[in-house]
Amino acid sequence: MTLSTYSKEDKIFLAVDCIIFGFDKEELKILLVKRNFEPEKGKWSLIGGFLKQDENLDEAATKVLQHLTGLNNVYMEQLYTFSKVDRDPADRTLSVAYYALIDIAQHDKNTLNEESAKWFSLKDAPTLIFDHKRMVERALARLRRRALTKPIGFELLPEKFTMRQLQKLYEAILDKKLDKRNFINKFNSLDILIKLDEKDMSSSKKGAYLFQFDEEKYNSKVDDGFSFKL
Amino acid sequence: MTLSTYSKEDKIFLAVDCIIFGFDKEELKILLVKRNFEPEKGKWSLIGGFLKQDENLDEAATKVLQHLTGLNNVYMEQLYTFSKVDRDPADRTLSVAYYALIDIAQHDKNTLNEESAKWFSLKDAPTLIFDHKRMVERALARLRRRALTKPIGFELLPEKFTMRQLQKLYEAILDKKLDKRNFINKFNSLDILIKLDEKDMSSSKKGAYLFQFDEEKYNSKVDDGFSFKL
DNA sequence: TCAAAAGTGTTCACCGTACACCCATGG
DNA sequence: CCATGGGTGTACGGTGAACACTTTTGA
Repeated sequence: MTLSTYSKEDKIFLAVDCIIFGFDKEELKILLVKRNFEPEKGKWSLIGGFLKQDENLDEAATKVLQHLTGLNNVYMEQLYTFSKVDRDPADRTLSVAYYALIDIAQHDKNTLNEESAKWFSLKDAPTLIFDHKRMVERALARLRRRALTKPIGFELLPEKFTMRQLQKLYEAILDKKLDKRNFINKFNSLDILIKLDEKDMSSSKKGAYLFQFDEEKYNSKVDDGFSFKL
Repeated sequence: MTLSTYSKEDKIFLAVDCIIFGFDKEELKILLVKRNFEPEKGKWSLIGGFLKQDENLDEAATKVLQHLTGLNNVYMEQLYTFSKVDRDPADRTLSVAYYALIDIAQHDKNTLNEESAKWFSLKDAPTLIFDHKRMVERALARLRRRALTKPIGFELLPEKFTMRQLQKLYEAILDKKLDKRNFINKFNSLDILIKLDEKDMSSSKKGAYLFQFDEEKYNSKVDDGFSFKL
């Protein structure tokens, strides 16, 4: 126990939990693990870890995610800190929730650390431990809002994608049907996509043009006062 | 030291810091205190406190605010958790920032606990300790966003207010001039204000009608799918 | 009578939304 | 040759933004 300026104050356990979103052709999914320690061992849970003295929250969250998925450079954002006194029955623990967006295909390559992890579609996810359900709900709400004002959807797609995939993604995030022409017109007017000469032939006989997010162009437009609005 | 399931994990100090906004006729202000303990004793700071084992964050924040201002039932929202390892030079401490909106006039009545607290306009606030400046910036950004989508502005005004006051408030929050007629038309079309038969005579010879936020009406409209958009 | 703030409508440009048909190709 | 998904443009209504004059009354 350190002798500190604040020595009469309480110290508390701090966990970091990650809501990991992926997109699988039609559906938004989250990655869950079977918890392998007490309490609630064997139940489905978000992945998490404890914060160490010598790391900040972003680092801890990155570590948790890297450990499970093997992925680096993942889009990640702090969400909210959950602090109900009895949220963890084992001991007083606060949890800072983060959400992350990953390309499910990238992850499937690294099946390595998949241990007891599994993708669930949002609709039929199992009951989660503690307050993890509320975390997921909040993450989803944040994702919806962000998706309308920042071009973060691309984080969930492969580098090259068709307009149809992009539309399906937004439909999944916003949980509503969108009009094909309006969607494409809108995105074209934003002028942040590169249309490639390649086609994806996997989903139709005619083939669909592939696109890429033009991050440089986006950034320079932002510098000029542009702001993404879907 | 408790013997716990998590006994090999680290425990950490957790602070709560409050960004308290008020509105004074023309300007947005924040309430700051001269810190009366080390480190950084005598410097200007947000008000804060440490989280106890047996309370959650909302309770801790409410307590901090109640202690300084004597006010209860204040609009308050968790903002973000700051965790840079060396943010507090005295000891490793995370801080969960909250922001609060109060009616400055209400507070001025309770000059009681004003000890070393003082209102500063946002423009000429002094240098703050630690990462408190970043907290204020983030709070302001959040307030701006919220003010456009939730009727929280009223928290900063007396119960009865004139349209002009309301407009000045939004101008202060958004930091831009608004058109008088458009502003009033917009608010009227939302249909959530009660026009009183009273006039405020303090700012003109003609007098200006007073209004009140109709919270019940707002809530029932929300239940019917209405959403506030400025 | 005049200065100072209150109150009040209309017009126009742009954006969001609805909507239907032809194209290319593999089987 | 046909079934399947891909690709494309227009018309309308509604909302946001610009804009100026009259009213009231205390000094």
